[in-house]
Amino acid sequence: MENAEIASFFTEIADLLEIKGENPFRVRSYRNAGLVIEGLSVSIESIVEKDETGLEEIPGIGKSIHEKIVEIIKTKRCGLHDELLKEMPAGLLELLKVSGVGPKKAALLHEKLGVKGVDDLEKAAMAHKLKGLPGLGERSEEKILAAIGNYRNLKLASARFKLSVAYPSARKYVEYLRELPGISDIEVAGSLRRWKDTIGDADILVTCKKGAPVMDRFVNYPEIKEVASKGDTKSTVVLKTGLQVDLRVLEKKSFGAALQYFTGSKAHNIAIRDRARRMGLKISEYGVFSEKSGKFVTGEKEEDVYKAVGLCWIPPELRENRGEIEAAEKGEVPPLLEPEDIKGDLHVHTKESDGAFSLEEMAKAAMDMGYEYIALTDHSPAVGITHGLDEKRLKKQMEAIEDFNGRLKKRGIGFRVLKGAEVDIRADGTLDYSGDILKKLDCAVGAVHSSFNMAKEDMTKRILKAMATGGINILAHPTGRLIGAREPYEVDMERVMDAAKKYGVFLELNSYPERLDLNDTHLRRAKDKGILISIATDSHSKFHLEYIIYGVHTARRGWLEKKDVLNTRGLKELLKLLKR
DNA sequence: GCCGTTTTCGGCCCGACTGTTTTCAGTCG
Repeated sequence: MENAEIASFFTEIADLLEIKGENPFRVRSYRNAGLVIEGLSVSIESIVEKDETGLEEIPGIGKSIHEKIVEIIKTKRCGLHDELLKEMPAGLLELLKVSGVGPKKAALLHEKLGVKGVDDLEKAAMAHKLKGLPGLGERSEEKILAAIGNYRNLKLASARFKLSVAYPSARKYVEYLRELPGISDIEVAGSLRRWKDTIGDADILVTCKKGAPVMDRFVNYPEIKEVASKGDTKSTVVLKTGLQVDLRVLEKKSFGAALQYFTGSKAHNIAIRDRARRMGLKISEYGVFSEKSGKFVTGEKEEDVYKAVGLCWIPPELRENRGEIEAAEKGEVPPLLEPEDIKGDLHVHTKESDGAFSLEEMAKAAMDMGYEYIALTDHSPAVGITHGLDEKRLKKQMEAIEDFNGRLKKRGIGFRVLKGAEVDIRADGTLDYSGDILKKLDCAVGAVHSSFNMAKEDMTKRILKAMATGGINILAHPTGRLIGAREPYEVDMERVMDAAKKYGVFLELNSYPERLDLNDTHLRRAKDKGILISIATDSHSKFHLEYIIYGVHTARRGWLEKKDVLNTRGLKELLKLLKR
């Protein structure tokens, strides 16, 4: 059972207990357990199999949640979860996703009006049954109806935004705001600054002498669909794309504290504030304060905030409360991979298969990126829709590459195009090219493109078999997920990683924003196992080479350093590593 | 329910905005 699945039991228990009006701290324990489990780089199931007492070493998991984890893995159910659902309808959980409806209102609506879900709520609001209930009036009915509309739209659009949508969108907003005179600092915070693979909303922070003109400009941005709230220091809008954007206006002396706070994650902040409290300090978005005297200690720079609680600065990508605080305490935050460490791209397509540009055009674009090499990895024939190359056409492409490299050499250019292919891993685990031709390639990338719905054991065997042939250097997009469109296929990633190690196959971090595959927790696991990662773009256009930035930051989320990445190597060392 | 540089009991992160209030609860991040 996947960690995410186990985690969702606890998140739902937290929601249900909250609706029930239980002790908020008990609620928090369950919610926190959900967060912790979801963020773990090791499979919870594998811990339980090995030695379940290992669970109690995970912070936030005590005796009671330990027992429930074991129960969930063994029985696929949880007694407490079942009992709570007997007391109230499951639709109330969905109600909480409607903006403006929290646990208290959900309970009230259920108790007074018998509301069992979002559809019921919509009917009740349209029939004006809400006004008259304590704390609810006419405005509330309008707001709730609007929120239900937004909720349904977002559900259709799969709720969270891809990095590649939110990132440019936020950058554009920042540029628009920056045009206003008087703005000194402006930064994007939140999950965007942490480079999460999906983004819930965007947070922008500014320092400015006068807040009012910034807020006015903010709510008059042409791309806005709706202004959700507007205050002196905080406003929220929803863009036409559905992306919610928050703006905070701050004093200079608070900027670092606010940046720290609004960057999150929530779990990281709770841990940091808890630490501060134990040291007699209080941290808010306005600064670090002495708990006793209430006196301002520091807050202008983010570094100062961390320093005040005895920590070195922590890169945003690590702030998930997955051990980064302990590392910072010991001064052992790893020197993370930097964009300029990348020396080349080992997975790109040309128009020979389903790309848009030629060998020359892709090579030129890679040189412009400052790379030393690029591997052309067009599809093999099995992926019919992509116009995959048969062995004859592949040989022809190899000759063209050699010819191109020869011309570069004559001109004294050190750049090199590698002969590669993205060879399909068939359903039976065999490869879509013969061993003979694979041997002649500099870089063979293996990938699954069909029969995604195999049973976990079969899929695992399929991939292990492909790796064992010795025909491939790199396993591309190892889980096959398409963010918001397709779930990862079922595969035992522990065994895939162990096999990668055994057969000397590298794993890919596919930087295509819809993929980001492997993800952050898998990457960290691979690093722990000593497997080198190839960060590649899977470019189908020369413009896609820029997507490497998403891969680099995802790698940083997985704690990867320069030494953990295959394509930080220079050409000579790379070729040695690619020998099969 | 979890946890321990004040603690095995008694705490648990903190503040803005909204709509309904006539001083605040609920929601959100």
